[in-house]
Amino acid sequence: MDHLVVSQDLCVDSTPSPQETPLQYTLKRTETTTSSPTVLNGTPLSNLRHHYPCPAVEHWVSPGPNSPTSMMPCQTPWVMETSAFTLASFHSSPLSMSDVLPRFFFSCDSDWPPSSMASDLIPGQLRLGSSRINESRNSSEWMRESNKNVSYVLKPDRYTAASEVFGPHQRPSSILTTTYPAAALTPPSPAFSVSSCQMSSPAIKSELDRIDTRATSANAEDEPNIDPPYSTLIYQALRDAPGKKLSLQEIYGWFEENTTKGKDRSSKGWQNSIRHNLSMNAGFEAVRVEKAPGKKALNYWRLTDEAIANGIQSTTRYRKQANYKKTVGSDPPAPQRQRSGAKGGKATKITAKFRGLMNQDELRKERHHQRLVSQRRPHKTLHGQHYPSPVAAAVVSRFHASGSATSLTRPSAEPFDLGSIVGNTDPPSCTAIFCDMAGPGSDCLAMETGFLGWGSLPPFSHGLLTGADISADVQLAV
DNA sequence: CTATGTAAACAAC
DNA sequence: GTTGTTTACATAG
Repeated sequence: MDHLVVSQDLCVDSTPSPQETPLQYTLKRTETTTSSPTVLNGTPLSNLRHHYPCPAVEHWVSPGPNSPTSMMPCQTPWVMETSAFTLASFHSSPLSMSDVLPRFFFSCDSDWPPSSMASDLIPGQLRLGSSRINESRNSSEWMRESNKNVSYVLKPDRYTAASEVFGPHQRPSSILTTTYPAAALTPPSPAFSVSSCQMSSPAIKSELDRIDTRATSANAEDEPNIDPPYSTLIYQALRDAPGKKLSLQEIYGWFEENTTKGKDRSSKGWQNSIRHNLSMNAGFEAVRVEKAPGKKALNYWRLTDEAIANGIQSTTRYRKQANYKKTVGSDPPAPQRQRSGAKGGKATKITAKFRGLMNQDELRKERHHQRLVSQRRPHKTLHGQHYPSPVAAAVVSRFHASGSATSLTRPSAEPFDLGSIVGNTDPPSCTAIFCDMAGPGSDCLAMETGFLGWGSLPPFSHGLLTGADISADVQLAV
């Protein structure tokens, strides 16, 4: 089984306590896919109840702390429920949520909770819902639940490995950049911490209030310019697109419909920016779909496997680096366009510098000189290889390795090493509901309790269960 | 310094 | 005119 489809529920329920300690927690996970009875470390899961620190949770993770591939395989259906466990007083205890709760990591939801959040307890209910792909257009949402004193629904988007987390109108400015504290790299601990959870309760409240306000009331009319970055928006558009691919025009359309940028009819600058981001961000790749002979080929844009697995990275990360995009093959137009871009860039500079100071002849001469210079530069793109023929769809973005004919065989190491390309040396600390799909009976959902390091990760396409695949609702009720 | 947005040149289509 | 690529520059934090 390559794909884990589960309908599951993971939650930590709180039960008001009459005593000083107001909160009790129940860790409960249910899974309803069909399978044979499951035994976890000799314990029938269907009957599992335990106290926190909950050994069962710990057993979910790999016995060896360094490899998700050795995650405890488990099958379904099963229900796992902790008995209530109690925290010290919310008001008096220095304990934070990260001190007392099991630690859940969600692949690709790596910035949840946002790094700016601290982990103090908050009264009420905090629910984390890992949104299903396509579930909603705006799948990153903080929502205050009604009828509860303080309650929030957190529906983090799954599209970030680094810093770009929030969908349109929901990205709080204070959590634009994610940092990954060293603590998140520590071995399994009983800490809940979605590792970067660092917001004190007042901070949580105010932040959530703020986000909540934005999430619910923000629109193009009253809150302009709150869109996430282009790269994030494009990511979201592609991710949510049927077939996971869109033509440029369709991307434009998506922006017009879903972003404030796209609602600016007076300028085409945003379209330029979209094209710029598509070209410059290694998370996007163009796929040429050949039509009938003589008919114009259609180009689509899609997410790379890495982007699907890890989320989109900053476009900036790529564009200042040589070889930020690589490919083993390319359709003919690309090299010329690369050169033209280079020329354009140079010409842009010159034009800007001398605009008004140079006549057209001089400008032409200067551009010619720059053209020669740029053409003397060795091309970084590999052109020697080409796709097997016939190719119905090929990646035409010069920097990308895969087309439909090759995407399944893209080597993980080369030529597309996203980590090295983007300098992603600070992996997301919130990892992972890992799934070991390596063998029979391995329909496993494992709760990781610590970041294991990229080096230990199996190839994403094989062993890392992405947020989309997980398709899970994870609820944390505190 | 980094991230982001934008303008622009340019060639191919 | 559109698309894709590239460079450059401005701005915010």
